[in-house]
Amino acid sequence: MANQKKVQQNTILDIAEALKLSPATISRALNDHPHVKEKTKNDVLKMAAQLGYRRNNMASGLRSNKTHTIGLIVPRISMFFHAEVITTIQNGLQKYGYNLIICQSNDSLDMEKELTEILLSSRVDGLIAACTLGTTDFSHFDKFLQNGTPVVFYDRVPLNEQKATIIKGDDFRGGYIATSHLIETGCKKIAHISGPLTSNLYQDRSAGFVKAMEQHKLSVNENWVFHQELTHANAREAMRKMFEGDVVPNGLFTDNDTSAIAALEFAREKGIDVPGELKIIGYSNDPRTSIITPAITTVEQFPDEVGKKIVEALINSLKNNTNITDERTVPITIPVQLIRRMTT
Amino acid sequence: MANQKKVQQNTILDIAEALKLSPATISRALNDHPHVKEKTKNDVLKMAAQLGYRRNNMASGLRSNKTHTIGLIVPRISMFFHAEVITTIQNGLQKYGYNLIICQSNDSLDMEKELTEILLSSRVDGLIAACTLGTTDFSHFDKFLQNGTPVVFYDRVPLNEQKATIIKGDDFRGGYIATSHLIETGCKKIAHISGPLTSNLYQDRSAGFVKAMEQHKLSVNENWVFHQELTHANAREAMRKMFEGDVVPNGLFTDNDTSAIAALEFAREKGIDVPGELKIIGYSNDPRTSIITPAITTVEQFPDEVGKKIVEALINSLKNNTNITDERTVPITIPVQLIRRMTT
DNA sequence: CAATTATATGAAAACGTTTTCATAAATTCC
DNA sequence: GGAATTTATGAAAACGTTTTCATATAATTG
Repeated sequence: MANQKKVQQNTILDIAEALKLSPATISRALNDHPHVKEKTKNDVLKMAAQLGYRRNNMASGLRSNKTHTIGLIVPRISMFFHAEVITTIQNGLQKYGYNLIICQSNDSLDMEKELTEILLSSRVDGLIAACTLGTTDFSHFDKFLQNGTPVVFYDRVPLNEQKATIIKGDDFRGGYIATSHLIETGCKKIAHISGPLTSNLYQDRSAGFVKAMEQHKLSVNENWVFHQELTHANAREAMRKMFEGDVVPNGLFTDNDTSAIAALEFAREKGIDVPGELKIIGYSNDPRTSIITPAITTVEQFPDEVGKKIVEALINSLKNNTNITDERTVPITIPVQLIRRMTT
Repeated sequence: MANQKKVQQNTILDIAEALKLSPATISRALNDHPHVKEKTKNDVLKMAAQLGYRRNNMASGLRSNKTHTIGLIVPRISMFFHAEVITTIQNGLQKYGYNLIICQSNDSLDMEKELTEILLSSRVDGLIAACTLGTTDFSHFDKFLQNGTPVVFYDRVPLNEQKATIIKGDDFRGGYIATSHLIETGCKKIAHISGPLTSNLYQDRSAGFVKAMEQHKLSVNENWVFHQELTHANAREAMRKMFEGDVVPNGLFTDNDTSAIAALEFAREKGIDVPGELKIIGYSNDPRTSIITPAITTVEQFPDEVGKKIVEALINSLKNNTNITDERTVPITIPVQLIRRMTT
């Protein structure tokens, strides 16, 4: 038979007993309360270490109404951009003593809703969310704001409304500089593989695309504009459609790097010379873009900066409790940058 | 001035009052306790929904000593293998009603130790850990086992000891098949860029390498064996050293894909023909290996399988509480598979 | 129909902290 | 040197559940 004796965790009462003090004093000492003698604090800290005491966060959280935990909802952690952002967020929050519960919506709205419920039950002190592409109604986040829990949206954010903090890349500019770059390198017949217009991301990038085209007096060929889930397969299919026609594009802007890679592979197979016959530019500066041959020109989003801003904004809201105000918050925009490589 | 009125969360008492029932009954109804009338359950559920009730996990956890939360410690979530494993774990655990707190050690032992403290304070119901490369002493995990919290190690695992569940790839076989493959495709002068021998991973892969060499009566050139952190820069440096000599290797086995990519890029720059003059095989089947030209032969570790086994083992331990036994647990080994591409 | 058992509910304690309120001891002030 | 203030501590309530124990009602049994 196994020895099932479980070691009980020591509590504040054990320390109190050992030192002949009251639990109240122990609690204060551990929290560095000013009304505790230095000597007492030292005694308590020493005894706590000796007994291997560790605070029970549940008891503490229940009483003080603070969990020191932040919830994070993200479509998928394996997406390069998100992985980077998360890493920055986590390292940042840790410095302030906050834990992070990372949840993946798998880009499903239902899952996203369920996750808000779970995080609400966990009584997180704050929430960070990059929404699903299909999230147009953001009301499932209202509950957080209603009870004073700060919310920070990033990447895929609510379009107008909301009292939450909004941090986004400069997608309009991203679309604009990408398209302008294609034009400046000589393309006149430009295609755009974009994501669903339900998301602000692709609305903005598309607007940037159109703006650049207009500015250079180029017309947009609607048969060369795609709004679809940005998968490898979808991008291939789009390429197939475009290149079975008589007139084919000589420039392509894709709203993510996976699509750019798929397009490049398609071109390679069909013997279309890149960048000679077709120039390609992607979005996100995924590590794969610099490794593929030819390396793909893309738009850098600075996930690190995004992560830092998120932490900064959140810590601020947590401290000042300034989240709930009547003023509409102005979105914080992170600049983007063109990374020129071999496909343009 | 902002309207600071915060909406209070409704509690079980609010439901009780609304239905003229006792809190005890409400609790039982919500937890689907058998001794509650169907009608009562329905009433309670309906009222709970109407009041927007959500359980306070802290109160619940404090009383019942269950957090429904699992801790996960991982070197870095942005590593492809880990990102995949985590995704599988998270989706798996969610089905059983468990949350996941994901923590990154950044491959720092101190951080890893700190994280165990944090997760201990959070009173997680279970722990999953992929350790740091430098973790040779695993005693900071003892505290979990001592109080009956199941622990599952994967990838980088303790070598002998421990009452925890251990899930690992078949690294010996991985090293063996990779090396054998190089030999079978004609290499006789084979180099090995490996990780620090403090980790079981690289011990095993190295042993597999040596075994294959011995079996084919090939001698290992110690100048071509590296044990170092598996970074891009280190791999380049190793390549430089090897290829400044008169005799150069014609086969290279690297213990991760980043090193294989670095080696391939080095070869490209120096005009070394791959696979003609040098054959390369990596490890992990990182997406980049299939995208680079020539695509790199590598060893698939099936992160999905690993994730599934982890969930399975953990849920089992949680249910049966069979974690603490006197028998030493036998490590669960996940098979590996050679993915042949263009570099061999 | 009384006795037993099953079913459904309530009262109250418990979980381990934090925090309010009260109070004792030490210090400062006039 | 007594009053006022500051400093340090303790008692007890509170946080929102779950769970034990007790009990009332309904169903079943002989």
